[in-house]
Amino acid sequence: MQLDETDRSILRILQSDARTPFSEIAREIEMSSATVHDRVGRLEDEGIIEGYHTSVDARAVGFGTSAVVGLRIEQGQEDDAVERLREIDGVQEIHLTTGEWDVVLRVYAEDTDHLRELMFDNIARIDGFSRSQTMVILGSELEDRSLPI
Amino acid sequence: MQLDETDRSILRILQSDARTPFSEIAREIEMSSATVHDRVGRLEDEGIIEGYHTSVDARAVGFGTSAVVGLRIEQGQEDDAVERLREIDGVQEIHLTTGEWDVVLRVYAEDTDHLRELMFDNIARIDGFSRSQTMVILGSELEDRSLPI
DNA sequence: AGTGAAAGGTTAGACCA
DNA sequence: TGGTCTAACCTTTCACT
Repeated sequence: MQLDETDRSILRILQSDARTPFSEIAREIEMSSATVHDRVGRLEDEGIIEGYHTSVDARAVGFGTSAVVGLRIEQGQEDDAVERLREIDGVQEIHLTTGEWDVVLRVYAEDTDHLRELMFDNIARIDGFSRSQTMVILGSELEDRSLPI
Repeated sequence: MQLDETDRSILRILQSDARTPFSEIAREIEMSSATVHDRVGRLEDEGIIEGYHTSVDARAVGFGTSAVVGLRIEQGQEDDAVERLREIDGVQEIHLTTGEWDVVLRVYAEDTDHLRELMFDNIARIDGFSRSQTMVILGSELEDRSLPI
């Protein structure tokens, strides 16, 4: 599906603030709010808008530790391994990649003890697992996530 | 600051749908919408709510390629390097890490050509850069980002 | 595909327990 | 803190273009 400049403007605004009222978007892009309403509905229906999320300070809710984890999985066992990984609380992203690792995860843990538990008791025990590398995040300089639409 | 169960419930609901009307949150947690309004305002003021974002299908807006990039930066040059990285369009996350890499990036590009350009013309030319590894994301099995509050 | 208008719902702010 | 009230504002639908 082809996006026009109006769709892109709406996406740009919603990306930076998902709670922007349609009436305000309408003002900014100089269209009626009924139009904005229709377009947003269409973008949702077509799956171009995947969802509206609130980013919460991980530390404030008890997740002070985060890591990027690279995993090697034996050939043919990737699908099963991904299923196991999905079930682990704290595993927030699972990416299948080329290069040194087959799977790259983003993991949130309460503290380093909890992270160790996740790694040794949950992740390292997965069938097909052969080796891993944990890169503890000391700080995030950018965690923007908005696309340059 | 200490979060009580009401705050956590509000965060849980907003995390899964940032556009949920306060009146509906109020119904779900059995409080008045004025209370929800006050609490959300406080959570925003205290920085516990960091923002409301819309996730947009990257492919639909022309970013079909994504990668995780590990970088080695010579000691003492990390801060300058991070500043340069920030300025690069397509670099969506910058994490300082322990382990094999000093910096881990999440990068979005239009296609593999664009990714190569980002890597060779932008990232590899940064002062202090010593080596990198690019893990192209073939698919994301989970890209949840919501915390188990 | 876009609009204006109107009904109904939501929010912000002042004030009370 | 939490609640009530209210005016201003926002969303949604629909007939019309």
